[in-house]
Amino acid sequence: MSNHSSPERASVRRHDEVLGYLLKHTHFVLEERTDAALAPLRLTSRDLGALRVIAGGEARSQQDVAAVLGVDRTSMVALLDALERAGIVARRASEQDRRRNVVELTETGRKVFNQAEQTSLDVEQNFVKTLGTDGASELQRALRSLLRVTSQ
Amino acid sequence: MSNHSSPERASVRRHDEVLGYLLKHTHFVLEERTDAALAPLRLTSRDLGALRVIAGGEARSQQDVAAVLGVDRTSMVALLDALERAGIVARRASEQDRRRNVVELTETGRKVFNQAEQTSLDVEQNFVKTLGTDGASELQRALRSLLRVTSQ
DNA sequence: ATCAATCGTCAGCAATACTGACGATCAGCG
DNA sequence: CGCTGATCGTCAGTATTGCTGACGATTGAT
Repeated sequence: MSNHSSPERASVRRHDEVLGYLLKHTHFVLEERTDAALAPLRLTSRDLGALRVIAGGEARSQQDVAAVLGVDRTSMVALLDALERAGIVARRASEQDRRRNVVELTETGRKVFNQAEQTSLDVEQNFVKTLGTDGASELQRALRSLLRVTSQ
Repeated sequence: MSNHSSPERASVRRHDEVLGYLLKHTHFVLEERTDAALAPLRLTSRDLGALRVIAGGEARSQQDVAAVLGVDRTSMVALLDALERAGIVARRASEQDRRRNVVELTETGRKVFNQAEQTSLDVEQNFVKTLGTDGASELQRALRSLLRVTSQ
């Protein structure tokens, strides 16, 4: 009995057995800690994410940055406004395509970014230290693998 | 040279080497898929999260449910309003403490929940299938471990 | 009996995603 | 060269959600 249709297959999962719950709350705790550590620099983890992409080498348009981070391009405007006001990034029109803004770190921005990135790295390493070095890189490998499969 | 202070220790991480990025985007993709699969039932993954806690056995107050999910108690009001309007949950005043609402699944709600939970489980298992059974449970184990440490 | 605390609710505010528009610019095509 | 459609950054408007602060009802401790 009790195998007449799919609903009966499901057992009741505790909320901490659900991958979505685990991902969301783990991210939440890590972001909370990162934001706290970044507060003295007047940056959020959201800001740092943008700076990381901008610092990543080749010149990026606003839309590139937004797309990588999964932020809407209309939200990116205000985010960059604040960073520009703080003297951390600069916009200039692309020479290849003058519709685009190329976003770059200023000299000050580079320094702030280096500090922020080191802070973020410290928080992250402290966060995962109970997993051991192997466990931590194993976790990263697994997550990267999931993202790669889903976006190919 | 270049070891005069901490900023220089940081190397530039690609965004997909940052744990916060990986957690956030992995969660995002999984939630997107779950919401899509749940749409025919007129439920979101947010709703299902609440139902999971409510279905989890002992009678729960609204605040209990909200706290477990990390949802604000003021947002839980509207969430439960919708589920109650749909005939999926019922509120009744607790007999031990009449300030509290005990939230329970209705008979209909139990059926909808079973279907939704099975759907969610299917989506999740499909999502992690590239990791293999070991990899998937290893991932869950690691995330649970991080959450346990941070909340003890 | 009184008083502080808790619960569910509501109103108001801030942050963010999303839509749809706009001007400027580009690429493709004749 | 001049059109036409698409793209980029921007802005206005709307919806969702978290947070604060309040409130009435209720509880528990004194």
